[in-house]
Amino acid sequence: MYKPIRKSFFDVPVLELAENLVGQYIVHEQTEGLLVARIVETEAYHGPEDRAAHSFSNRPTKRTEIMFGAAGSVYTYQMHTHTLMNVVAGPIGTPHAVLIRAAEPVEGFEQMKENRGNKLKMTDWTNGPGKLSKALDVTMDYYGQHWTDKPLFIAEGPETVEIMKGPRVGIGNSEEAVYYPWRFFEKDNSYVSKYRA
DNA sequence: TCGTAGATTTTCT
DNA sequence: GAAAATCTACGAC
Repeated sequence: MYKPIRKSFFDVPVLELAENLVGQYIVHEQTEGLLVARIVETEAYHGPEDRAAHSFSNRPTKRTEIMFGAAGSVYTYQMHTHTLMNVVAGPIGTPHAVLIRAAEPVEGFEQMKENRGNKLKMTDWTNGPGKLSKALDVTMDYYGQHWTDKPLFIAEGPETVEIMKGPRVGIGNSEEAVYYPWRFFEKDNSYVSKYRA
């Protein structure tokens, strides 16, 4: 059985949290059954010092205000037609967050397959931020909830994994920030999104 | 298999 | 009106 992780798990610097999140489980309880995926890829967003973050040199807005909230809050964000999942980090008032980029399906295969479409390869279900939230059926409804609250929570994974790090992906013209090695992913896992530096 | 362009919606200027 | 922490289709090799 899956249990929400201890709250103090989120009470660390954002870079540390991003690294610690790799290997943990995302659990989504639904009436149809359990959806579980193991996180294999994350990216840290370092608020005011990070040109790529939504919160860079901006006051809180409707979109980003939850980033200034308590560590462990759920920050969902819509990009084009897709939803992205984030974990808020840092104490209240510091806009840090970790983007969950990819995960490996653990339970609820039938449900995920249905959410993503029957014809796709299994590795295409969750190997990207937008795909992942669609496979797990995560929507803006969870904006502002906490990652230890059901039905959507993070559970501690049983295994320790080998973690690699590298430059982030998909942030375009953010000048020097593009090269910060703030992306963490599990070594040799085929569910890590295919983009490489 | 790889690279490029278009999609489509919310938020901000 | 423009841009965005992306995905998918489609044409070239």
